[in-house]
Amino acid sequence: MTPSPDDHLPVALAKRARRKDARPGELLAAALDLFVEKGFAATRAEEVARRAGVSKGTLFLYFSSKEELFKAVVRASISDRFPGWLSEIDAYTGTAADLLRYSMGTWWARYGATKASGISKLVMSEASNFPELAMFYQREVVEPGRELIRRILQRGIDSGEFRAIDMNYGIYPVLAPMLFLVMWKHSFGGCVPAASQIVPEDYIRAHLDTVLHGLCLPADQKPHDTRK
Amino acid sequence: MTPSPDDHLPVALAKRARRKDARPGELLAAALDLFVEKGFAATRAEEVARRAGVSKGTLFLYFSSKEELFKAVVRASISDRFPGWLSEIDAYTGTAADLLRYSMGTWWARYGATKASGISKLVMSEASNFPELAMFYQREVVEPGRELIRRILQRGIDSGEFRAIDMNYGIYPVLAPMLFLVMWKHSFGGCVPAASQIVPEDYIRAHLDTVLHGLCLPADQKPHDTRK
DNA sequence: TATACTAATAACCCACCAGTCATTAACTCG
DNA sequence: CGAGTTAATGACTGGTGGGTTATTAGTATA
Repeated sequence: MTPSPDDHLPVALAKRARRKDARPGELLAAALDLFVEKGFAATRAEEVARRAGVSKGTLFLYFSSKEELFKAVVRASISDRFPGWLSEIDAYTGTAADLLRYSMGTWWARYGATKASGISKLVMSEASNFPELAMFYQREVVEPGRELIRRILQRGIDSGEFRAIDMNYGIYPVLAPMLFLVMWKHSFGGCVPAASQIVPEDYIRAHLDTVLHGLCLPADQKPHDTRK
Repeated sequence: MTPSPDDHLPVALAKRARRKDARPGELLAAALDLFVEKGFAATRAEEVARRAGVSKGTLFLYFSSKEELFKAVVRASISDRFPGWLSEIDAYTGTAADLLRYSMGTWWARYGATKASGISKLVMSEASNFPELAMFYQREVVEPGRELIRRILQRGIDSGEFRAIDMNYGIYPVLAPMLFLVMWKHSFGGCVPAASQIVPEDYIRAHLDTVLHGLCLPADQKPHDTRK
């Protein structure tokens, strides 16, 4: 038999080397890859270990269970990044509309387009089968995320740029299409006829355009009713 | 041991009764329940059979595999309903904005709020693990769905009510938040602090409001810049 | 009541997998 | 260099689940 096809791993390091410091990071990287690729339930602990160049036993030496491994991945690839985003928003000078455009654009570039966004998709996908993980994610990611959007909108309202929308539900028309884009990319994104592909930049442009200005023509530009 | 807790099944029919006509429908109903509740991969064929009051062997007598069973569920609970929706939209008389409001409202009431919407969530969740099912769903549901939204928007543009947005990407700001709501309901919906609960009616109201009118104040109502 | 047909069953096969543990061997330090 | 420490291993366990098949038993007909 030919050598198994998933042997092109980042290995070639001495077998059984003792590298206590490097293991956790390597395991987290491998786990992120595989969780994103196959989901939580469908990812095999053995496979994570192999991709990190260790045996399954070693994985459980560093993480007490698959769930703990997952939580560590979430912390490393999302939670830890919120403080930076928050201070960037607070430091921004410019109109709220521009801040919104800027935030959506960079959020996509730095998160949505990367592997890390697969975690968001995964959690929404499997939350109901793993309530514990769902609550963890809710606490660590969803709440901080909501707060981010709230700040942007509040700024626009305070400055008189935006209408005084309800803060509880006003965030969703902004947030939902971005998360939907992430879902799409990680679900149908791979296996869809070319005609149905979504180009993220075009999608985000249409999203921002609609959210900022709406579908309806401004009253003063509205032509007389031309329906037959 | 106490009788296993999932014994409260809709059974009590004679054992081994021969009911060739009734079986497929009962199996589909059981499968819909379980697929929605636990996802495709996590649903056990044996469990579907038991809930339908038959043995696993019988399930495979009527559906050649788990995937075929799933396709049949999709056809029965979604595909078959498009023609009705389409003709309802075409028959609607009124403004495009009203049609949009009406469509989103009834779509939620008749689909989003029902078990059937769990299928949409499930497919987005597991598409990447079952490419065959993803393509099937794309063909049977996604494309028809897009067409529905396109018609509504096109009507508004033709009547001069809506801005002449791009038909490829203009559908998403309308569609995405609705699908996101479905995803939410079936993922975090069950296990989330009360404070973060989403009330569908309020969510949809905010969505329609934003999509139709945008966040920005109309130019003529915009106050002078009041930022300090 | 006897015979033929087939719906329904349950035991079975085989492959898979999270997590454990006794064993091995790499490194350290005296 | 040799003994002690512990990082790393891989065989093992107990359990699961899709799909198959030989067998059982309803039903219809004459």
